[in-house]
Amino acid sequence: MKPGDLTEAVAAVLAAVEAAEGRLAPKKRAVIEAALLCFAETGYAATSTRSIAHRAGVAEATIFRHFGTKADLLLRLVRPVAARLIQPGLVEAQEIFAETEGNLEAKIARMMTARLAFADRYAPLVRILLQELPVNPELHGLLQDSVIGGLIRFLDIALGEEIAQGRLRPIPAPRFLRILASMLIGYWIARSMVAPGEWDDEAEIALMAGLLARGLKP
Amino acid sequence: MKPGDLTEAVAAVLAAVEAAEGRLAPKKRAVIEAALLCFAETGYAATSTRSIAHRAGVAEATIFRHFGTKADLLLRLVRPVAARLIQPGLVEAQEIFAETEGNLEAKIARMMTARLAFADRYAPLVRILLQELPVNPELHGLLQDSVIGGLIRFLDIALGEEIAQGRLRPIPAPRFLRILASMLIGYWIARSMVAPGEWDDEAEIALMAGLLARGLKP
DNA sequence: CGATTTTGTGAGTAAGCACTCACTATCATG
DNA sequence: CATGATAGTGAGTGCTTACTCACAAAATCG
Repeated sequence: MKPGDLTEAVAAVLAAVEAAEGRLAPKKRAVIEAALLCFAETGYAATSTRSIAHRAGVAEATIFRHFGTKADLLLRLVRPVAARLIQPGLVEAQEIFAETEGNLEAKIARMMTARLAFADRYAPLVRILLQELPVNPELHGLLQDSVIGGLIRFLDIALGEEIAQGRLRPIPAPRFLRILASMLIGYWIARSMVAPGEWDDEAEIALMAGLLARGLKP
Repeated sequence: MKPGDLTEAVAAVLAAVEAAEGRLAPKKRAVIEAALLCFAETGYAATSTRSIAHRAGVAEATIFRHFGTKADLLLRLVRPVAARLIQPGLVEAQEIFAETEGNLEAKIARMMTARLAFADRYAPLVRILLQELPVNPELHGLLQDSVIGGLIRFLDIALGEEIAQGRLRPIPAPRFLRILASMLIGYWIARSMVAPGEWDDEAEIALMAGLLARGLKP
């Protein structure tokens, strides 16, 4: 799924919020949906509650009835998604990494493919995170705790095995993760924000995974 | 120079704007300085003209006397810097690449070192660009024209030579640039925004340059 | 069914926003 | 020194902002 088809992303975010907050009143659902898209398109600070209300077909007061403040609205979108979507998504990536037969390059490539599909599926949310992270320290901590920590713990073990078997030169997991993530996010931004068009995901991933695997051979 | 010491960055931006606009009235200088820092810290949309005026020790009307609108203020900060700083900086990087003796890895490493020092020197501006690029299409075009175009033209030639001499597998310049830039920007963000602290630039650059060079051997 | 809670809103409100304008002070220059 | 241009501002302007509140409709439930 390429970004542009947003219905699945919206549905998934709604499900995540519903799991955190209980059954959602209909207008509350509409607000979540509208806010997600507005924030992704315009950025948090430049989005007015009025425009969210208008897009949701709802009175402005309804937003504040359900979410209290605009800042809370953002957090209550992002937090459940981090907990319900990103973390299990990472577990899935870990399983792929552990189960894939073959060399390190194939493992990395499959992991990247899964992560890229994930970013496409939740494109509006990824966009919001990319935009708000530099100015919103609260999101900082959220990601650090729920995502990076667990991923590094897993990578520590997985990479340790590869190193022990002489297939990988010694490299700390955070460094490995940073470089992999940088390349992947850089590719995602190029493909879906800077120059949308025809991209050959398979070839690009093969290149990046090959770089990592061959470049890190002992 | 690590980010945090901003005096040089401010001075360089002032010089660039002065070159574009002629001698700057004292309060105009103060506005540029304050706006640069405010935008970098809080983001463009979340920064009020009032807060800029306050920080500059200037009446709010002075901002509009000199810059007309808030959007113009941003552009007239960024544009001259792109023209006067980034482009010559790239020429410098190209010279380093062309002149460095030794293998491809050493060339890439020296180029990366220069670009990293550059990003540190103009940290507030880099921060503004990173924050505003996703929501400001005008900056998009600015960067595309003044930076990426020229750099790709140069890389096309430089990489072509390496490929012809059998030191590099065939790779299109945009793809090479994207991967190099992703890793470098990712490192810069990690080091100066996510987890400031002790980082060994030399070792990190050696790792990234080594990855690229070894991973792209024929 | 009656009581209570939940959901939703129109009509505010005070503060903040980008921006204007009439006016003064400063300046270079003929 | 007179003159026109430039630099600077206090006091607004109308509009938008996030947010409140009294009140009504609907759903929930003993």
